[in-house]
Amino acid sequence: MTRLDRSSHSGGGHAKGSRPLNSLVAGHRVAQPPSAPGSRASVQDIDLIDILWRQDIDLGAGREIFDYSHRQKEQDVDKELQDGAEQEDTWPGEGAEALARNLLVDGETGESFPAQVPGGEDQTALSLEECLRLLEATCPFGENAEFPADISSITEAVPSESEPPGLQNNLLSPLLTGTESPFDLEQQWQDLMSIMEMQAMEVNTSTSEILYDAPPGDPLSTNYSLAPNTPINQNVSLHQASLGGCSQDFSLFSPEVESLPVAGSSTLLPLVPSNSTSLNSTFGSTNLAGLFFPPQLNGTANDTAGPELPDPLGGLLDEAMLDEISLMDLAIEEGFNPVQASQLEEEFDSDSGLSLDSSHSPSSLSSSEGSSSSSSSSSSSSSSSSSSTSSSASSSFSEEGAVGYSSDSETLDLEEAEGAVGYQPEYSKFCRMSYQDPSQLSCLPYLEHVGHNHTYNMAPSALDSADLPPPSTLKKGSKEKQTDFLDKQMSRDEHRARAMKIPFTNDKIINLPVEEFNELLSKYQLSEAQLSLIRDIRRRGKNKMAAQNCRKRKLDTILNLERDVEDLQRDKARLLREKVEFLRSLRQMKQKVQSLYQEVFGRLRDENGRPYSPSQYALQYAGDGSVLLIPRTLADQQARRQERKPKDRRKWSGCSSFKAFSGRKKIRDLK
DNA sequence: ACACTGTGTCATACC
DNA sequence: GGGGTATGACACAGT
Repeated sequence: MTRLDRSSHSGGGHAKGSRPLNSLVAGHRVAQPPSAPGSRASVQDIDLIDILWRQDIDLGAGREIFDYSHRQKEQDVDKELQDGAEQEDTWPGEGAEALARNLLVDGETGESFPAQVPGGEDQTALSLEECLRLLEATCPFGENAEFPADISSITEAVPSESEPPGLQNNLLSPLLTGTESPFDLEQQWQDLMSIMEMQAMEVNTSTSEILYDAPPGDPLSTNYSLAPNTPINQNVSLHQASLGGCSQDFSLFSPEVESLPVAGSSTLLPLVPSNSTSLNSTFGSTNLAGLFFPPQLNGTANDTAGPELPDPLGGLLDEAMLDEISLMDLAIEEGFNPVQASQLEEEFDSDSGLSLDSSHSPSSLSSSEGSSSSSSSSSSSSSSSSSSTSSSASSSFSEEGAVGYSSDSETLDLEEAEGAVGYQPEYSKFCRMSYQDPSQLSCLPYLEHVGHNHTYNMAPSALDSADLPPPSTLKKGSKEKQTDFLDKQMSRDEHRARAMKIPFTNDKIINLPVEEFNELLSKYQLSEAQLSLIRDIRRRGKNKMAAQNCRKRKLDTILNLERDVEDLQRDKARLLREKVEFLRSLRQMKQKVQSLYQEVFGRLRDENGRPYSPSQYALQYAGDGSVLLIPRTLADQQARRQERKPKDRRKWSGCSSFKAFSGRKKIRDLK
């Protein structure tokens, strides 16, 4: 395990076999016998494994002839000394590193979606429920309704300028209860309106129809389908109400109401039958105000128009949901309608810049990966700029042998003499492209003894004759093979060091502190060439470790970024789910309001006890809690004016000083 | 044959 | 200024 321990501190980049092979290629020395004296019990096993692994190693031309063209001096030395290379070499293995990354390329749609999750819908819905309840208690509304002297009216009539006023639709005015603060309800309505407006601005009608009209069980589609010829006074169904264009028409508190020229009573209650067909068409095509218009009130309503009307709520749900919902997330995590999910998925397949496959794959985000990368990312990244090797070692990758030889080197002197080879082709296979936790590595028993040794290991000085097994104990052939393998595994610097008869190991050269290193140098009579080589070995060795650490940091950063992407995707999916819920609540609320409107309107009777024509009258919600019955023409005018100033709604929404609007009838006794 | 990946190395900047 | 570290770039070997 010592080897493994050391591997945890030495360069982790040796999981792959290329480097050992490089060393093999570079080296021309005779390898050390596998079991040198003093070596640990595992050494022989290691060597045997390595030998087996190297059976098919290509022993091509050395690469140093290319790499060191600029270092003529060293080349000369190499050439000079390689021929007379000694056979005693050891390769203290560097630590094995189990680093591989399993890049999680998670798909992330780049599309942006409007954050239109309204916050007050629940409250609004509740208020409306209560409103409905109260309204039921107050109905029917008698004839001879009075006009309030002070009215904060909310006109929802939808202007359809190309059509006769009488054919235009009315908006339902939410009804206030006297027990409830009108202002609160106004605010709720404003919230609702703002939501609808935002949605309407983005609405793609066709899209909305596709999404929400299609499902037969969809409350929207069903609830808005018209039940023709429904008696007015009977239980009102909300069929065929349309919310299309609600952003424009669904204005409840029209400031213009106050300023509207008050028509005479004649304009208020013209009980002129209207063309139901026109009404329906207008209502369906143009009116948001038509949202709450009860077509049933018109006995001649064209039932064919109903199903074709755009879903008034579709605009609230279509693009926002379609564009932004992570369909698979919804389907998987929330039991989202698979049909919808599949439909939506088609739309979003193309905009994914990243693949989500790996992110959802259990294997892609292994526990080791997640744990190591997550815990280490901050430390490694934060300390990367200023940290030394030790700081890097403290990072998550220290477990993976990311950080050099460092402290262990001195305790591993014996290892260096082992001549153990660290090439781990199998390990490399296992760990390639995935961060392998050291614990996982330990699960491979045979790998415990396989350390990495590619470069800066044993120096000739460590290759005492005592370290070598008695020649007699080894067959000549096997010995040659082993030594040959081991020799070829030596790094170029090791070969050079041995050729130059450097009296200490490369490991010491590289890892000793400066003071000790200088002291070590002072102990020996070294030539300039030797000193130069030693310093180059030290420089390269340190840089090698630095490169390994640098690469590990890079991987760590990538993993962290990937994890961040996943987190953001989860957040996005969650927000979208919440949005869907909000929209669902909004839809329910609208249905309630529509029902409320129809019920109220349907119970209204004129002086003769006849119901009012929805084509001629509309209900209007006053700020003081009263509900007004106003001529549709007036409502249309208000709607038109409002349409011109859609942005002023909020300003006047709080205005309640509508007084003496003669064009209205106040629905009395609403409370 | 080619692309990709891992690794070592060098050059350079920075501390 | 020397030593060490970090990192981009390059070359090479292996897959």
